Amino acid sequence: MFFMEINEQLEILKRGVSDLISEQELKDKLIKAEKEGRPLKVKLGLDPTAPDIHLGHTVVLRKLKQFQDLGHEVYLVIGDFTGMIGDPTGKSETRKQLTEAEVKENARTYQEQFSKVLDPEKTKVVFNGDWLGEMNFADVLELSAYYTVARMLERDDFSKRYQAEKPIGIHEFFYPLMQGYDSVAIEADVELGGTDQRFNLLVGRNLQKEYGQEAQVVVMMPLLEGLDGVNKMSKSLDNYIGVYDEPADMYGKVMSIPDNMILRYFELLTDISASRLSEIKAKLANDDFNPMQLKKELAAEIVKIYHNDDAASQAAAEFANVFSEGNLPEDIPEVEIKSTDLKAGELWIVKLVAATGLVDSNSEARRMIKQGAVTINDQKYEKINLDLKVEDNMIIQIGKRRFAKIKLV
RNA sequence: GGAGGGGUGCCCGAGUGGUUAAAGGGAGCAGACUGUAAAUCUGCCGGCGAUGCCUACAAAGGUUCAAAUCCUUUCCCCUCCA
Repeated sequence: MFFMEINEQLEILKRGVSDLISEQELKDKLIKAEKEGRPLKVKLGLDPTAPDIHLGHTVVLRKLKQFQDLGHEVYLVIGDFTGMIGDPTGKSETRKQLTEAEVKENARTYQEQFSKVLDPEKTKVVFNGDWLGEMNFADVLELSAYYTVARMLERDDFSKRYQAEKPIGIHEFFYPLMQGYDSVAIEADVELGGTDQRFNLLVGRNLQKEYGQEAQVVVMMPLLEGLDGVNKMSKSLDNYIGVYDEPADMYGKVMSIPDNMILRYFELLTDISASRLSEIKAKLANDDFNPMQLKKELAAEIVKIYHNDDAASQAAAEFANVFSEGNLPEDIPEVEIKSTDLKAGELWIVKLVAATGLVDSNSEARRMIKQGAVTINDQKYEKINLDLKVEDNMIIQIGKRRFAKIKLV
């Protein structure tokens, strides 16, 4: 079942990892697994609040894939039950609770999406409502008695909120306990998570010991910064690359990351070899080298993973065409304008720009025009006192990357 | 249950009767420079065919010529006491 040397496995599994608790324990477990011919149970808890996975999530998923490729058993624990509380991790305030229907729907899309990275055939998906929902009050009391308020407050975000006089719901204390109990329920050997999950992951270790099990090994992956290069990638900050993003979009987004993120993205998001990685590192350290080259390579690599080779080269060509040469993109979204809205075939320029939906309001359209951001059919307009003859296939561009094509109906 | 403090625009945060669509910062957007990078400079940053009008400072009422600012009630948060 296992073809690789323990040390080789360990090397692979350690790559890109931010924290491993502990390496020795992982090694012991790998040895034991081999001896007993039993794969390790590797757990990842998923909070079904974000229905769209992005590259930030794939950092952990890819690590899971490595375990999977080495023959171990991956368990995705969908937090349908915990989702009704919402993980308070990193939040400065209480999250809204999701309804059961929302949680189920989100969980379903999750399963669909993780198969972009994991092998769905080899992945076990379980719902923590299956065991958490069965617990009675006495069980809950037993569970909660293993922890103290003081230990809960050790957690960074809880103590910050406490000090900042922000509310902490009692039920939020249960989140780490529940996630930890998930490890007890499935008898996890290893749990993966982002570094922000440290507390929750360690609770799992403690609880397993309390319930008479061997403590799980904890593997923490770094949190990937988003397109701004500063904040972690997230949908709410709109600094993410979604696994379902169109090739051109995906490529473009990668090109917009700050240079100092290039190496990190290569390391955490692609399969390139360790030797190529050190070459890249060397090039980036050289001041005379233009990092844009590497960024293009990175962008193409990523598009290849989530689409294919053709899509990657097309996206590269499109990018060069639009941004390096300033031409119009191949596909410009069409916007319908009713001819009945026109006066003598004309429309006030502000309304025309607003009608594209590329801006939120007439006022914003007005601002954009005044700021010289608006180009219509290759001509720049900066005055708002103007009615324009509206024609089919008119091209309206706002800024560098917003385009619309008019379709008269 | 009692006493006190607090809720301002996407976020942080000033403002305690008029000159406030609300200082300052951050984020964001646009322009210049570029490599859709960084840094920097400039402008914008509630809505409306717009030198004005409307909506906004937790919610609803009220006082006033005039309220984010004063009063009442409600909701929410925090602290201390029980």
